Amino acid sequence: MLSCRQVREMANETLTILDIAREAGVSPATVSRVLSDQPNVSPKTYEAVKRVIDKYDFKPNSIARGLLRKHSYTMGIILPSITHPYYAAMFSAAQEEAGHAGYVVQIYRLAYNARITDAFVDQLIERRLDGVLLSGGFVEPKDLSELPAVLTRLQRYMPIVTVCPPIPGLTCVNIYTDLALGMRKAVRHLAALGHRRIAFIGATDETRSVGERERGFYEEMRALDLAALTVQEHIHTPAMGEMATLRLLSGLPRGEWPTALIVVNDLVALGVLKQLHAMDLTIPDEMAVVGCDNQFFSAFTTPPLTTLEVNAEEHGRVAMQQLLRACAGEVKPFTQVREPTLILRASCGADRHAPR
Amino acid sequence: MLSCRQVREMANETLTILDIAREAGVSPATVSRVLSDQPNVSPKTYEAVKRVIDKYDFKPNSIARGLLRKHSYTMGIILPSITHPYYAAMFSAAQEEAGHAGYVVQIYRLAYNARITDAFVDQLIERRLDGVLLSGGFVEPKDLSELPAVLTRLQRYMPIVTVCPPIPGLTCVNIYTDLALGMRKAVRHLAALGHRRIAFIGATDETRSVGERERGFYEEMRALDLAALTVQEHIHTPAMGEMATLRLLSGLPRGEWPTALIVVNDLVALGVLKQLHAMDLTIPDEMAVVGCDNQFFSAFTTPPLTTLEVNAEEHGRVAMQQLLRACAGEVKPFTQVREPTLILRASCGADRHAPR
DNA sequence: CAAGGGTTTGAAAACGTTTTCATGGAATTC
DNA sequence: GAATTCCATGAAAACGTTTTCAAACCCTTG
Repeated sequence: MLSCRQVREMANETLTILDIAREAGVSPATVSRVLSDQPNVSPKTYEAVKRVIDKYDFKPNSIARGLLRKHSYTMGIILPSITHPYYAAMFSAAQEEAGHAGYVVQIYRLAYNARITDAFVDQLIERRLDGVLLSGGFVEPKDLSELPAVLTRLQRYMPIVTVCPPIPGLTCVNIYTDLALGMRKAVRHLAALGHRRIAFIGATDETRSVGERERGFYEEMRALDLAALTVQEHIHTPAMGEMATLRLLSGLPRGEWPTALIVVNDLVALGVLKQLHAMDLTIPDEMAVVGCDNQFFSAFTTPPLTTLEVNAEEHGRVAMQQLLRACAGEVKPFTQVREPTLILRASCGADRHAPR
Repeated sequence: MLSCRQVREMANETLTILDIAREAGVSPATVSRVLSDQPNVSPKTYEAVKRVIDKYDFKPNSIARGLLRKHSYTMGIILPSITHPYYAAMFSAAQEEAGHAGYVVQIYRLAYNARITDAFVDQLIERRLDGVLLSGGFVEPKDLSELPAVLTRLQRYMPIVTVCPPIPGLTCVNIYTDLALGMRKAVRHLAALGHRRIAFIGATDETRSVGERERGFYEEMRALDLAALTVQEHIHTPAMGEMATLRLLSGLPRGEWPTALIVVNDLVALGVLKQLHAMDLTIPDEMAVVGCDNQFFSAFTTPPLTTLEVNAEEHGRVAMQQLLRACAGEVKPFTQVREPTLILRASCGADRHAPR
């Protein structure tokens, strides 16, 4: 008996279903049936074929299979950065969900300031993906109008599920968390704690998901007749948060300082906290801080960060479930809005109560 | 929204190279040549074919192409968790590098406590990946002996590049950072600052990369004749770091406390810092802390964390370069060891000097 | 024993490309 | 003007599966 290795080296070319068929004394069709566990193959034949398959450790070529079945068993996901903990968490859950159904997920990275071009979706089309998840929160509003055309073209080839608010002009499944509502909750909480001057640290109108947050912030501030402050910058890293905080505070006389900061996301809040420490401000007494996203590190900052739970894993999982169903043709377009919850921690006084 | 199936039915049949050929009045061979920009096609014909391709927005099916060319233009990467910032950074760089060469990278997730089984590598083989990156630091030593057999089988189908120390019995390209050396540097630095009692917070003999760190720690502690302490637990989350720190310190009379903690990685260090704050210890005066990995958040902890730079991006990029070359058949097995550098920040007194 | 039903099986045609090989024509050389 | 080379093109054979269709077989039943 030869070892697998010797067998293969002797063969000197890849083993195919034909080789197995010949050795087992059956037709390739029968081997195919055995490989995909189809019915209508007699136990005796099954055994014989199985034995040969095992002997050579034969694995069918899924590329050839895909060509015929018209499925690549591959999903795509479009996101700006896998090193961002939010997207990493979402992707991870989506991938796990897809894995159960025998699919793999490929990441198609689109830089924060890049547009979804025809050339970009061409990649997905050429790879003949079965479906695509679009985590489109990072799209810039100015690029929004050109999106429907590009994505409708993509949709001719594969179903799309977005993990962001609906894109006007594109009908598909949308799963997202209402961050404007989240921001309103944050404002209400701070107001209930007695804060009257609150600043929003995060770029203005930069990306859709940031725009949402900002809109919610202003709406609630206006509704409660509070004094809203903000910094008009492009902010999406801890270092930028550090600088923005410095700029905001040093630009105002101490008497006009806000007493609370709402930060666009927890990543940026890292830098904000650092700057506040550097300025020797006690948190939350001299300055309360609320973040957004509830990252893995948010419970471990000093002090622990009050933040909005957006449940990235849940997003990824649910969205992938819908995408899988869409690939099976069992889904009508719909939009699911999820509600973020405020996680109370010490950075704005965890012991006090949240507003109803 | 339409399912894959419905889309196809609408189109009534997918456009193929034959349709293009017919309309352009040439043979499929010529269309193929135009599509892959091969020489030997006259400008006139090229133009005519190109026009038809653009008219229908035709994209060749890369699955069919892959079948013939025997390349999937897909790499795999085996890692335990993409939400871990180290792996996310490594993957991201690897993917970018692969993208330049027209490859995509698929993540194959292997849980921390799982073994690389035959069934696991079967996935990679069936998908006919072109190559695989194994970030094998998370392998448990007790599973090390069974690895060569499984991976050698995999190697019959595709080249492997590891991003961990060589696996005994497996010859391939290995790229890794000498973390034992890094730990020795950390110990030397602390010793130079006057510390005599130092604890290592991280599991004992849990995974290979942790084992490496621990080994370096003990070696240098012994060499300098210092008092080494440790906790014997499975530690790989911030919350575990928090508990371990509490257990370590509350188990000792104050006079026997270490004056410095070396933590297995920055993620765990988050929890350690939190616990030290909770116990009202000033850092670094009452307790110095050194982490490992230099994550994006490490400069933003309170105080900023002294840590070892292991350059995950660099790892990912270089390893992928090697893998690409291996796929082109231009590589001999070799091992590249990289040296980590100590990043000095306030958590152990950034203003003081590192030992040479 | 013939008819009828069900189950197994194999031949052959896909799937959508790429690539090899041969051919005819144009361009170059002597 | 003939001989030679080179280039552009198409026919056809791959690539490794799955799937359809029909034939063959084995049991029942009348």
